[in-house]
Amino acid sequence: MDALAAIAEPRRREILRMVSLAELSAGEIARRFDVTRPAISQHLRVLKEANLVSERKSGTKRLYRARPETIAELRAYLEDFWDASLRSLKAAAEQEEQRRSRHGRRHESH
Amino acid sequence: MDALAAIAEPRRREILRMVSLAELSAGEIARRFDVTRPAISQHLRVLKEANLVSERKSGTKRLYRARPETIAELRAYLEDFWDASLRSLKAAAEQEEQRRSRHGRRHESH
DNA sequence: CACTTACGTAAGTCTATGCTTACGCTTCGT
DNA sequence: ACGAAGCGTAAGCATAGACTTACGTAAGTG
Repeated sequence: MDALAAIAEPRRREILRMVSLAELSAGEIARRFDVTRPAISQHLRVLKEANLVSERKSGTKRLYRARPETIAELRAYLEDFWDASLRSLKAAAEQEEQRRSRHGRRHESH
Repeated sequence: MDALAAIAEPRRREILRMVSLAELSAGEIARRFDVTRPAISQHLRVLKEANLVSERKSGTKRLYRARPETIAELRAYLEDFWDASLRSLKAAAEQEEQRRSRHGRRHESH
């Protein structure tokens, strides 16, 4: 999941939030940060390559918008990840609980 | 969310999966990868600092296990993120749809 | 008390990355 | 046709980060 790495960057998460609320140009986004416009352009490229945003040309501007499909995909991927992890942990905990109570053994003697 | 950056690393995601299934030592984990043990130790430190795994000493070994609480927190944080993004996108799309149909305007003329 | 096992950590290397400045390309207004 | 507006990209820089090898340390084993 390349989109995960893209979103791990705090600035890019913020940008993704912004282009979820409204279609924005690179300049408009850059004005809301204290970094230069090229830096934002590069973040937008990363997001675009991860298919997290789409680009639309309108005159001299380029408008960006979040892509719900990819966001939903990433969400589903992580949902599976959490599910598997938490389910495994729960199962392991229950097994140990059973093993401890089955024979009245003092736990943790190495 | 520091845990997000920790999980963005594929190898660390894999490690987290492993210590969800069972409590493992650093050496046991390292044997399942083709990287050296110190590399795994360093990954484990990152995961530990993000509170994603807990450490328990047992003899000369140190056993690692995933921490469900932090996993659940990260999951909730991202769930909010997805929700907010997707809700915003849906609302924006509906508004545009309405604006387009209200007056029979040809769309996209700049 | 050696010796082995199982580690973490320090130091160095190489690559990735987030940023800046400089530049070039479209597109619009006049 | 010309200048300005709005961008993306290239090049360079500094920092972070994923490795490696080398070393030091704590806990069992004879």
